[in-house]
Amino acid sequence: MTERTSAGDPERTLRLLWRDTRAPARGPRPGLTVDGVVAAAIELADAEGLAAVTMRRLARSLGVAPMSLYTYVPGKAELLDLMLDTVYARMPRADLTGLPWRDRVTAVATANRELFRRHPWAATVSTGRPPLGPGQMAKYEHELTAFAGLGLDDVDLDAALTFVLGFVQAAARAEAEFAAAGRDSGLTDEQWWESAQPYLARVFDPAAYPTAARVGAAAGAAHGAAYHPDHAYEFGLRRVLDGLAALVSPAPRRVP
Amino acid sequence: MTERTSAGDPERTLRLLWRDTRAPARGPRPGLTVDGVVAAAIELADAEGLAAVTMRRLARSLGVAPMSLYTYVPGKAELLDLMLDTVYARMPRADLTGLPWRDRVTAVATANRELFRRHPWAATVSTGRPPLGPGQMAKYEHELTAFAGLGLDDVDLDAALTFVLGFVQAAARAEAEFAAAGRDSGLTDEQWWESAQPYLARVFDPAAYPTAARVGAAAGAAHGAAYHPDHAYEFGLRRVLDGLAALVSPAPRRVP
DNA sequence: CCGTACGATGTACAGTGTACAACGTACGGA
DNA sequence: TCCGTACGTTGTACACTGTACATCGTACGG
Repeated sequence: MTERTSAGDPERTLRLLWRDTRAPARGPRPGLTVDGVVAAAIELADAEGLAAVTMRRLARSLGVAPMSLYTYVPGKAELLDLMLDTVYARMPRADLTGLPWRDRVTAVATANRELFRRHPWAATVSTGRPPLGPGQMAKYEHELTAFAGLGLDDVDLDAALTFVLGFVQAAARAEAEFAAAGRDSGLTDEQWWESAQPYLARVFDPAAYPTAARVGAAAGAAHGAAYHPDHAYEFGLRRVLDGLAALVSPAPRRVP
Repeated sequence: MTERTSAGDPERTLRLLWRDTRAPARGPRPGLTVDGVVAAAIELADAEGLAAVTMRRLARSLGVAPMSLYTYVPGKAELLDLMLDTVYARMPRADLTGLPWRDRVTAVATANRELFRRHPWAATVSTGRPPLGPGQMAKYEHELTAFAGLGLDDVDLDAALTFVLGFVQAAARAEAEFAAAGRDSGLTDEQWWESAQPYLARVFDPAAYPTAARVGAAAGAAHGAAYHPDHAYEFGLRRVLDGLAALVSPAPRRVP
């Protein structure tokens, strides 16, 4: 199943996200709650990855039959929306006022990076249409303050935030995929590389790709691996901040 | 199934990528070729998305039984590697020598953007471990030349390219997910928004999220949609180039 | 005290990747 | 020339997914 938010009926999903649900008047007492189901799903995803969150598995962890979940959640698509909006809502939002803008933007990036470290699956969910819940709204409201007072118009303000968040998510996705590749293949990066190396040495002609051979070897040696998530993130964040700096102070030289 | 490259046996996958396969001495003539299978899979993915590439569907499009595919390809994981390395190999690689570095980097970004426009599925494949085939190698070798002569050491050179490619892939992913959300839900972005709007107006309090309400409205009005892929790409690419500029010329003010 | 709203669940279905065994073909060696 | 065998092809089967549907039992409103 494709993991994507906002794939269900829009109004029904919104009602759930904003917890606009009234208790039933008649009939047996519900044995679970929406929050309980969502919390269990998040725990399961944190521990074993989003692929482990199947309706059967989740039901088992809650001690009910699989179909019981459909009493609380219309389907898996809506469950994903709820999971994502919930972890958004839980993010700490430290006050950013008074800090220089680079520190403010760095704080936003760091908070998102930590979100994705705690919940790697969150980086891999497709948010072509974001879950319009209270968590998402609070997150957006807070993160916009990092770009306040820089002279950006509202359109650029939104674009700048999208740019920063896109970078952090891409870095987190790369890291999550890198880690998942190791987990699922049962081979560490080293083992994988070692089992590919002998054959690659036979078919790969360094003379045909001289720069690739040199740079690839240097990067691999520097990081002890083909890919180093922390280095990619820190290098990238510096570039992102420098790139925004040109937007923030667009006229460095003025005729006096 | 999780879509990920390099999920199969490393040596066997490499042998396939480098087409190190000898024709069988005895037995019936093969009715298909590896290249034919891969080309059909790419066509199918281009036309109907990666989700449409199932072994049964692909076999049907080739006029064979599903299990016949396993004669040519060890499994779906290896098929994905082959698909990706093949579209990499097909990318045009215009000579970049003589251009200013911003134009060179822009050309690399544009070439990747066009790859992802032609093959949107390629942006969504997880490349935690890249397919180490001839296409990938040629691509890497060529793209590194965009950063040559800028005074970067090899480690920064690799990091800079990774940064640019990461940005383009993230933008393409966002665009592909955005488009897929529209396709699969059967609702255009406008229809989705309109069906969410009435309810959202009831629960969303603009006074509680004043900046979000203002900026969101401005961005939505400017683009005629909640998300505008082209704008995000062009805005982002400018920031990426400016961010690299600080790395390329690190000492703008020198004591004379 | 009963009708009914509603939670819980067992079964079933269409779909996935692919393991396995059976079958048929066409060539190398005798 | 002819057979053994390497190898392409395929039908069946299995474990797994999300979830539609019908059924059953519960507990409250009138």
